[in-house]
Amino acid sequence: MAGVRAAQKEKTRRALIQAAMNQLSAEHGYASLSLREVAREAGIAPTSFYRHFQNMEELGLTLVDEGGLALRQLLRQSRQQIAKGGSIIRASVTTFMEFVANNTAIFRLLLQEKSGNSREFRLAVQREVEHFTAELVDYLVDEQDFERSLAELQADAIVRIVFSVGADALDASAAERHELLETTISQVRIVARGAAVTRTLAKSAKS
Amino acid sequence: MAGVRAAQKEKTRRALIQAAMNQLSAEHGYASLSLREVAREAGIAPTSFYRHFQNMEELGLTLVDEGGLALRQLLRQSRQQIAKGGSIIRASVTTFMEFVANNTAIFRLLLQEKSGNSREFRLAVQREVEHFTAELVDYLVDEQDFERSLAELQADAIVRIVFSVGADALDASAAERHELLETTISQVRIVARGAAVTRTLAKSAKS
DNA sequence: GAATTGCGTGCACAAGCGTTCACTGACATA
DNA sequence: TATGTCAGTGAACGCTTGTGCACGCAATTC
Repeated sequence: MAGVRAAQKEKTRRALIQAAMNQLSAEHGYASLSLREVAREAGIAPTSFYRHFQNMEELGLTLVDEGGLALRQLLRQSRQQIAKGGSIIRASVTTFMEFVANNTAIFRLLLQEKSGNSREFRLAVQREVEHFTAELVDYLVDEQDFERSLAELQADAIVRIVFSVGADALDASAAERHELLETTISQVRIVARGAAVTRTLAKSAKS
Repeated sequence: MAGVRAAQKEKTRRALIQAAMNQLSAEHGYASLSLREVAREAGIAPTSFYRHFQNMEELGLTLVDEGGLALRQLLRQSRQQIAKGGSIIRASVTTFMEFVANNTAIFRLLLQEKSGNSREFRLAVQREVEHFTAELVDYLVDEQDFERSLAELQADAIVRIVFSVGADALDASAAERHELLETTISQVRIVARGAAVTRTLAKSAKS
């Protein structure tokens, strides 16, 4: 039966992905990542790299996909926990900040490639952020009865703020991160209040 | 008298800076900028580079400084528009978007190095953004009578949103940019409304 | 007019890069 | 058991990179 071979290949593939992750840091970004170094860290010959990815770009896009997926799963999870009561805003922002703290390398990659030099990368990251926003829009429409257009404005603003804070959190100490967290929660609440007011304004204009 | 020699040196220095700017584009960022290519574009031998900068990093920091200068010019310009009346929000956001459209290379550099791989670069950009926020805080305190703490929350949120939109505007067509502009104005108004509500909430809690 | 300074140069080097190629040998298939 | 597939290999290629060095030559200083 097939299996031993395929399993080994997958294992090497994971090793490459992991090696790339390890080499990403605050000082050493994806742009300055070399095929040879990644292969060396993964414990294979440089030429073997091509058995798994056509390019470094293909590896990079895989990293972006996996990062986005992990982030979304985490937030969905945290929103489910919230179903049983508590502040959705606090829970979501907290979860997000924890993700940033625990997955620094991935988040930094997403952030850098968001305004990076490969159009394909930029689009990939943008897609992840849009997924992210879309889930928040759905929540606002379904659970809070917002009009879709206003929900989109609100969600987009919130996501922009939160991602921007995430960027600052990368360089921050634990204490600073906690302060950022509280600040951000207040800011998201301001946006939520603003949207609520805007809704009542729109309603009274209609009648 | 001295002068001819120094003038020539300054001219070459400008040529290097300009060459570096020219090489910055959507596809080719600072990280993948090579000393030899910059020297080639500036029309000098690679080794002559060292007569002007010790490193590529030193050149890069010079670029960031110049970018920050341009950004501050934007601020001044924006303040002038406000002085002659009209919607402060619309005027500010419009001015910002125009800056992004007209200084693409510089804004992209600031954006990339904001979450880039050199700590020194990151701090330099962060300083520029903080200038930007501080101006807005002062406006909110002086002209709109906000408490300083609430003004800071509000200004920080607005700047985060606007910079994030600026990033998206880099890739956008003129039509898309216009749509982004209107969206952003709505979002900033939502934040402003939210802050206003928050202020009255705080006041009623006091009494 | 002679001496000094310093920008720009051409050559050279070692190191690193991505990628090609023909290959080996363990696993899969029939 | 014979045959085919394919992940991994090591040598070799043509490049580009940053940087050291000694030098020329024009502007400056004395």
